Parts: sequence; C-alpha cells; structure tokens
Amino acid sequence: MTVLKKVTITTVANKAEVSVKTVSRVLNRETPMRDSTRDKVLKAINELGYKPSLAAVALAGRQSKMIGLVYSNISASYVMSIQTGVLKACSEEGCNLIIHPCDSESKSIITDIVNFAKNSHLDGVILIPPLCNKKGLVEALTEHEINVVNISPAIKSEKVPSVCCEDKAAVEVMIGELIEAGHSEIGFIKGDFSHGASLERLMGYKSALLKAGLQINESLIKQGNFTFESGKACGQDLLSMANRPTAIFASNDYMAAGVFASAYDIGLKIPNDLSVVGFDDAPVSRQICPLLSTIKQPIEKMAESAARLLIAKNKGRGNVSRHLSFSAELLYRESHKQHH
Amino acid sequence: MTVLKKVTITTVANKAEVSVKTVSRVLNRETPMRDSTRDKVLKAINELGYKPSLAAVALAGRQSKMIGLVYSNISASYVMSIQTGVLKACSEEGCNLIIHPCDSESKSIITDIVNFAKNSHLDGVILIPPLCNKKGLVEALTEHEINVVNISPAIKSEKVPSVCCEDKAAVEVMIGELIEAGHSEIGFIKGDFSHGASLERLMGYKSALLKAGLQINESLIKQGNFTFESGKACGQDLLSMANRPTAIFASNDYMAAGVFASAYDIGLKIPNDLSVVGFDDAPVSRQICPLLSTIKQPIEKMAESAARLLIAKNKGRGNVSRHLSFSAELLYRESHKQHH
DNA sequence: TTGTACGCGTTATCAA
DNA sequence: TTGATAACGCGTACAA
Repeated sequence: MTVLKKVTITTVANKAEVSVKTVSRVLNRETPMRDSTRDKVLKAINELGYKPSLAAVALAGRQSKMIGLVYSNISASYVMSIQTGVLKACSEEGCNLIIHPCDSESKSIITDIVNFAKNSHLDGVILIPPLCNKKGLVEALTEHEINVVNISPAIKSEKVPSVCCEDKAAVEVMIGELIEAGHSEIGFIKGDFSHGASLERLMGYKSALLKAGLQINESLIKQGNFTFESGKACGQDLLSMANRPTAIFASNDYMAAGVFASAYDIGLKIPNDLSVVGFDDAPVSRQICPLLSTIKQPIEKMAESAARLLIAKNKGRGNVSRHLSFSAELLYRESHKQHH
Repeated sequence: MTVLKKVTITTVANKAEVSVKTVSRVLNRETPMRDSTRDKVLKAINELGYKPSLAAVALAGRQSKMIGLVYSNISASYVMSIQTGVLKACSEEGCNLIIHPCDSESKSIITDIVNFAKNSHLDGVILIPPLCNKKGLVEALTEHEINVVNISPAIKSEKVPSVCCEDKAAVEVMIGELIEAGHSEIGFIKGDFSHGASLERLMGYKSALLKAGLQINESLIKQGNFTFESGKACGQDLLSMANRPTAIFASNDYMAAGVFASAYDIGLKIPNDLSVVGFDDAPVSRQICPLLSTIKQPIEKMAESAARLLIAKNKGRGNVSRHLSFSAELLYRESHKQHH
C-alpha cells in the first residue's frame, strides 16, 4: 500500500517498454498512434498509479498550469460553489487553482489583481460579480496578456468569454405562476446593481406582470442590497402599506429571509398570509421554516464551464470569445401558495 | 507598459553581472554574502520585475513554497473562513495555497490525498475536521515526508502540530448563564462525533450542570448530525416531552435553526416560550428571527496560525510539535432570556 | 564569497 | 508510428 519511490514518466516508459515520448503522447492524446502501444502504456500507467508532475508539465510546456479565481465580499456559499466547479475542471484538465480574495472597493484593486496574476504567472483568471463589472479591470488584465473569463457579467464583452444564467426567464416564469395562483399585488425587492443579475431579475418581474396584463406599481418595488437586513427593512415597508402585497419576490434568499423576519414580527404567517419567493438556493433557504421556495442557478456547472473556457483558450483551442448560457431551476418549497 | 519577453533568473544574473547561483542565493536569503552583491542583484530584480517560476522552483528544489488545504463535505462558511485565514498567512509568508476538496467517505481517500500532495510537490498540508480525524491519514502523509498541521482534531497527536478552540469552556459558561437565568431543564443536541468538537461541547454542557449541582438527565440529550433536519427532529423530540425543556443548546447553528423550526411548528415563541442557543456564528444565525445567540470560534485566526505553524515547520524552525489553543466568544443575541 | 555543471520530470524538435 | 535529445527555470553539489 505504500508507494515509496516516485514514479515518473521514465518509470512508465521502462515498464511499457517504450520511449518517454511515447508515454507523453498517450498522456496528451496525440495522434496517430498504434492502439496496442497506447494500451500497453495505459496499462503501465494504471499499474504504477502514475500521475504527471504538474510542475514538470508546466515548466516544459511554458505555462504555469495555474489559473486564478478572484472574488470579493460576496456570500460564502456562492464562492464555494464557484470554487468547487472550477476545481472540478482544473483537476480534470491538469491545472491548479490559485484563490485570490480581495476588496472590490479598494482604490488599488486593479493594480492588485494585475500584480497578483503577473506575480503568480497565472495562465488566466476567472472573474465573478461584482468584480467582473469593475470598470477597467478586464482591460488592464488583457493588456497584460492575461486571459479572462467572466461569470455572470452585467454586460457581455466582445473580447472576453463568459458564462451566465438566464435569470430573467426564470423569474418571469416564477412570477407568472404567482399571478396564476391568484396574486395580483406582488412586491419585488431589488438587489445591488453592481451585480448584473439584479437588473435581469427585475426585468423578469416586470415582464411577467406585463404579459399578464397587470400594471407595474413602482411602490411595490423596493431597493435592497442582498443582505438580510435590507430584506427585512424592505419587507417592513411593503407589509406596512395600506394595500399590502400578498406575495413578495426577493432578489436573493438572504433578503427573502429578511422578509420572513418582517412577517414574523407582525404576526403574519407564511405562506398562509403571505407568499415569499427568493433566489439562489442559499443554505438559509433550507434552514428556515417554512422552507423557502427559490430559484437555483447551476453555479457549479457554470463555474466548471468557465474554467474549461479559460483552459481551452490557454491551450490555443477556442480562441474565439464564447458566451455560454445556462437556465435556472425553479424550486417549489413551502413558502408560497394560492391566494384567495 | 507591456512586458513582452519573459524574465528568468538568467536575465537577472546577466543584468546584475553575477552568476545565476548568486541570484538564487539572494532569493533564498543564503549567507554569507557581500552586501554590495546582494544590492546589485536586488536592484536588477526590481527593475526587471522578476518573479521566480513556481514550477521551476518546485521541480528543482526540495521546497515548493506551496501548501495544501484539504477539506471534505462541510459547511461552506466554515471552509471559507479557514481559507481566508490560511490565505492571509500565505500571502504574508510568500506561499501559495492549493485547495483540495474531497470526499471523506471515499475508499481511496488516503491514497488520493497522498497523491495530491506528492503530485503537487506540496511542502505540507492543513487538515480540518472531519478529515483530521481520519484514521491512518496523518500517518500516511508523514510517512511520505509531508508536513501536516491539524485544525480542531479530536485528539492531539504527539507528532502533529495543531490549533484548536476551547469549546468546552465556552459551552460551560453559556450553559452556566442559562442556569443562572432560571433554566433547569436544558436540552442538548449533540453533533456528529467524527468532529472532535462534538464531544468537547457535550462535556461543557455536562460540566456546567454538575457545577450548578444539577442532575444530568440523559433524556434531555439528543443525537443530531449537524444538519438542519436533525436539529428539527431532535427539537421535536425534546419539545414533545411531558416535561419539556425551557432552553435548548444545539451543538451548531444549523441544528439550532432546526429547533427554531420545530418550535415554530407547534406555536412556541422564541425566546419567550423557549430559549435557544447555537454554536458557530454561521450565516444563518444572523438570518433568522429572532437572531440566534451563539458561540463563535475565531476560525480565521486559528487557520492563520495553523498555516504559520506549517510554514515555520517547512522552514526548519519550530520543528517541535506545538498545540495552540484559542478561546471562543459568546454572542448574546435575541434567542435566549430569563425563565420564570 | 562566488561560479560551474548537473538534475528535477516533462514537452518539443527532429530523425529514424 | 516511434525514439533520442535538447530545452524549460531553478536548486544543489562541488569547485574555485
């Protein structure tokens, strides 16, 4: 069970009775090559439990085989999901991930990130909100020949590949169902507009109302900032209205939890007295009573795709800038119901 | 502004008119060395903006200046805090961090982690619960000459440095205050024992009861597994007892949130009808109503210290195994009060 | 106090 | 379709 001596490409080559170059070929799926040769090598690799040394691959290949994930003040669960997805792609593509937390409000943020990327010799970086919307950042990075891929940027750049989620469509459907369930006064709590998704979600709301032939009542739309506190404050505003809404859509789950709190305080029961829907499928949505109905982006998959886009770009394939789009999933739980 | 050709140690050596070995010496702070020589080299390094290639350092040297953080199925916020702390130490000590999520239940977990560490040429790894309690893992790692530091291990090994938190003491104080506030029937929800902290917290509970001259009523102690669902189930059990507790301590916040749900379902008001206290200061503790009183470990600081312990060990200093201990902080919020 | 030559484990070049 | 050998950028003996 103990692997004492290090097994290198040479070990494999000897065992398979071929040259190291041949082993390298099967590793990198180079063609053409005789099937029997490839099988011999594969067999040796398996028996030896051989894994290429990333450092050697990087050194010889003139790449660092490292990509960076840059993030700032944003929810832990979101970053973890992103990270998990990126890591999955990395391990499959033979890459290492370097994490770089930072403060998006810092004056020197652009220089910091550029330096980080240069100093670590990164092959590229992945940007997530709100950083991917930072004016000048992407330009500075590309100017220094650092590849970039954005996740959920507010606007899609021509030069930078990105992956995003069709938030608008998902919200539109969800609000549509609320309307069908008899709700006509539906409150909406907006998120911080440094996240592109905020506008998307708002548009989904408005679009659903319009499609149903309903008026858009601006007094039912409140500005939050994605925190529990802001959600609670907006909830209080909404629920203290003379003609209070029978349903509230919050642009994320933290704010929806805030609405729960505001309802709880004045004795309103969810979902009987008030329907609430959130967005994100954050942990809290499964840790409150009643369980929060929400919308879930396939964040891990999105992040994984973003990483693959970046790695492909590094490898020279897929030089074209691509934009991938995923659709969100509606999670029907316990916090909303028919209105009579 | 654009740096076109790559600058290597040779570039620096040429510019400073010394040999590469000399540059290498100043990079690694080797002595003795003439001050004027060092200055020349430093000057060249700065002017060229030279940064050593991590891949080359790892491949050629004994040290890679990379450490690993290995974690498995555990809460996002916990991992993020750990990560932030480790990263802080790393950036200050000139280290890189490689993240490695894995499945602690996997059959091949030990081999996987050893391979990961060898393969990435890591100088050492940081283990967190429940992985740091995995039988045989630490042994396998040290056998392969990979330094290890544990965070909150169930038992402190002689050979492996660790940092931990005095959970027992904190819980003891908190339960003591509940008792002073008039609670005599206090429920306790245990956590999963693959986390060393579970036992610590239970001991704190029992110790507080004993100190106050109270009996330990085993029927008031329920086994949870750190999830919301288990907390809710245990809460239901506890609250349906003939002589139900007036206060419940849950070994983490997710389970405390579960208790909130169980109370909510049967119309019990927190904190008026029931006091609830959790542990961890997880995001959910600030996203429910009323705000959850809880106990907070200085996770970031602990992680930072763990990383420094590891890096020191790598550098040869501090070869002795050390065990650092931190104390937890009691957060008094809204979910507990006097009992009459 | 400083320099030379070789090795680390891969990929790339050019033959065979 | 395969193989010998030179890079890749740095650390480490061993010399000077």
